[in-house]
Amino acid sequence: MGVSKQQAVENRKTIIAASEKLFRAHGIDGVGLSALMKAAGFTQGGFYNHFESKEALAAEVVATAMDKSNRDLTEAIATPLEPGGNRLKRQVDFYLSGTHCSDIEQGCAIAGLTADVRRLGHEAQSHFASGLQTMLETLTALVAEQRAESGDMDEARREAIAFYSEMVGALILSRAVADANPQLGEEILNANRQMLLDKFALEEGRGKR
Amino acid sequence: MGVSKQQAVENRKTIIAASEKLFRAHGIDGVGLSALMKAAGFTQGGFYNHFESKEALAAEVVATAMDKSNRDLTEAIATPLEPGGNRLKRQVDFYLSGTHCSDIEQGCAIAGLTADVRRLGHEAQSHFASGLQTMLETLTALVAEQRAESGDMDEARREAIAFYSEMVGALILSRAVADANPQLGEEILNANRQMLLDKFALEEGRGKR
DNA sequence: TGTACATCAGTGAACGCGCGTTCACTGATGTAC
DNA sequence: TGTACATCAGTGAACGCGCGTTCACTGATGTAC
Repeated sequence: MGVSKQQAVENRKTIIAASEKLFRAHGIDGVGLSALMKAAGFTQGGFYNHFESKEALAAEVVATAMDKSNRDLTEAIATPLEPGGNRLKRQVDFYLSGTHCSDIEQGCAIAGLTADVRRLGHEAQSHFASGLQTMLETLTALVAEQRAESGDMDEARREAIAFYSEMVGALILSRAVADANPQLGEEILNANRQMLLDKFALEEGRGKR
Repeated sequence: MGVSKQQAVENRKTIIAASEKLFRAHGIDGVGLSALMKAAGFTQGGFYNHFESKEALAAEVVATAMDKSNRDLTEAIATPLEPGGNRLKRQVDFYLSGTHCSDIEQGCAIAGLTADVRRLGHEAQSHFASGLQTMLETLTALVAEQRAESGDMDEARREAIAFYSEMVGALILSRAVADANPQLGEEILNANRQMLLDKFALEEGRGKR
């Protein structure tokens, strides 16, 4: 006790980071403040020095997670391609990988939080919505780059929305089924991967059609 | 008190039906037994005459909801088309409608429950997985019918999986954003609808491409 | 068919428990002079 | 620069509350004879 202002700001970030993982794994109703604070390395009582309520924390967690997701995507896009590579393909391969599917705590914040966001307060919902907008804008640019020949941006945006919806749906369905029927879980990832790569004319080595 | 066996079976169904609606709307952790029983028209204490635990109820709710979803789909497919209609288009138009999006309590059980299923017990997960399998089989047949010329069933299944993933993802994203940014919510539904109809060569009146 | 008894769905109160939140207290950090 | 005091992040115990679950009780239904 007795902690510098700088340290307090750090601690606050630690609480948010720990909460994000636990919220994703167990849902927001599925984990109590005492567990959140303990995971961050503190005792329960200190919570209200940092946040007004659990709901306020949830809103901040959503905001932080969306920002990070968007930063990660931008960074991934900026990372140089290996020879013969393609940014869109790289993104699909990552997103629909078994690794990403099983790593709920770390992976895509949007897929990890979407279903819960509906039940959160207005602030959390609005952070989510604007984070999703940003993500769709980035993806629209990526799709437009791929579809270089036809310069229709409205069409690129529609394609980006469909692209992202499919990936999120695939990830969520695959995760829902991963324990009870892992084979089906993998099939969902693979089928979507192949369909998306086909759609954007990014044949896999053993591709078809 | 004092109730015929037949009536007891009815009452049990009533509890399951009421629970499904509340679970979808508020999540399974978001609603207590007292609220569930009250919604079904009973008092809290009677719960354990019908179910071993809340988790057991959840498993039954999932099973019932999946069965109903599958019956609804089969029935929808069997319903005669209006002249010039198309089964796949009719399904897309329904699934990605604003009505379906806002009606979480009644609409597609899979989209309404997927995210929560991950956190339920093994029994619920396995009911979900086998329900999803059935749905994918039905959809595969529907896609194969549409793709009459090319008889590749593996490809039809992959298309069905991608088709369904996209619809579920679109619905979930749209719902997550519906309150904070209704315009974005509608855009997500519309973009996916148009992309799917294009993909299956089911031009809308004002279609493009 | 009528009577006596067992069953068991439903009631409503109670259980311990963990939840979100509040509080009095501590003591290093930060500030005023 | 040194001293006196205010601040406030962190502690740990406590609060009321609603949760999932248990229980004793009721009385119409169902069964045995």
